[in-house]
Amino acid sequence: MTPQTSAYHHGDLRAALLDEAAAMIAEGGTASVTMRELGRRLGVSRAAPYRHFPNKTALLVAVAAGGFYRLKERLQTVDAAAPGSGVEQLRRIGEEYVRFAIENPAHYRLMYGREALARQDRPELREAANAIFEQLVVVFQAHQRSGAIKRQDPRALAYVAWGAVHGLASLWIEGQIMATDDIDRLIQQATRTLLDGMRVRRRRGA
Amino acid sequence: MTPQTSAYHHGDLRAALLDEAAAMIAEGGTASVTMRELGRRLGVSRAAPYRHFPNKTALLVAVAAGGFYRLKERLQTVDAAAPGSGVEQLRRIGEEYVRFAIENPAHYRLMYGREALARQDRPELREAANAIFEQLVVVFQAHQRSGAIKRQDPRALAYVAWGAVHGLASLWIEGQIMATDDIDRLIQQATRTLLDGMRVRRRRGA
DNA sequence: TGGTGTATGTTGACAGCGTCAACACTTGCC
DNA sequence: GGCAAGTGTTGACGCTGTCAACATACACCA
Repeated sequence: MTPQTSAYHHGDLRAALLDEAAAMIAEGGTASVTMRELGRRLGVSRAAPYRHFPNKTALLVAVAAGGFYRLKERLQTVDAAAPGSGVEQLRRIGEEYVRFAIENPAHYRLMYGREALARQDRPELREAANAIFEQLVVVFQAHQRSGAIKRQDPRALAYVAWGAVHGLASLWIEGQIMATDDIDRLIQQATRTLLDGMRVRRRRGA
Repeated sequence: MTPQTSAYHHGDLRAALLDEAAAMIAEGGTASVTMRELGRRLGVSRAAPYRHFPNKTALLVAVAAGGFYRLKERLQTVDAAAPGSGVEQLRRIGEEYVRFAIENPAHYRLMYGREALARQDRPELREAANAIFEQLVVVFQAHQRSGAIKRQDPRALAYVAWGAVHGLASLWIEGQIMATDDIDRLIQQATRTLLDGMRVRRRRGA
């Protein structure tokens, strides 16, 4: 349980692998992660990681899952820290989402890029992402009840919102958004436009 | 010039490589593309492709660029085929965009996934994507002049719109959108919501 | 027509990779 | 004290991208 260090046994290699892999991803992208290099960096042999993960893909999936966990935590914090602020809460959630992606570009790419994950369907990742989505659905439902958001299928609304922030984050990460050094303004505009399209319109003067 | 087939010379290996690579990507994802397998399939040696592309990344970049070219053509067709139809034109462009992505998931992933492209900045791809974006900006400007779309920075509007369709397409491609068998409806809802948020509101009764 | 330079294709070789099997050490437990 | 399970090591295999050296065919010019 408690990590101990002997010449032979590492102590807590599993956790060290996840940490080091995440660091390598941040430094040089997912493609730079190598089982052998991981071993080198942690002072173990090239096959040692295989005692903790059946293969490289499983390790990367675990790293990606950790990213979803952190993202979910951040969004929950925003969610909780905005009591009764109306639809502004939705905007803040969207902005925090994009901010996470921009701060951890390579990690975010790994989380959603199934290609890097050997192109197989990874149910655990789909689940992790879906948990965040379901959270969003709940928020939308609340604002529908309060009458601020249109009474369309809340899941559809949540997909549209998710898609918008995910898309903006992806474009930014891939270096596709230029001529706008102020990404924050763009994010704000996106969330504002979306909410405008989802908000219940009141008659003028009503 | 004209492709001829001898035992030794292939005739038009460069084009054949691009075609075959695209086919392999569609079949088994970008990760399944291998210089050696390309050679095998085309009946040439493993090093033959290197006479036409300096390395694997260059080949994949060329394939991705082809994707951008096809996408641009499709969007231009929609653009031209909707004379004076107002903002509906914008919706149709967005829907066509997502449709392209869904029809060519692996290709679309390659186009935007810089990770598969050895994580370097590929100016030609950024340019190809940007050309599509600029086209979109022009359309937005036109609808701003006609008074249908809010007079905000048209580039910002275009980024928001692009992000939304790109995000929805990505989520769908990565298998993240469930419980909505009818993707077409979702696309429609997304474009409608966006346009609602960007449209100039007229006073009731005015 | 013949000859030659260049474009194109081939084979051999190398290092790096993921992974497995066989073996070694160490720890925890009866 | 002994033994099983957990963890780490080394050797080996086939796969990959890529390069150098060599071979062939084509295009063009004298």
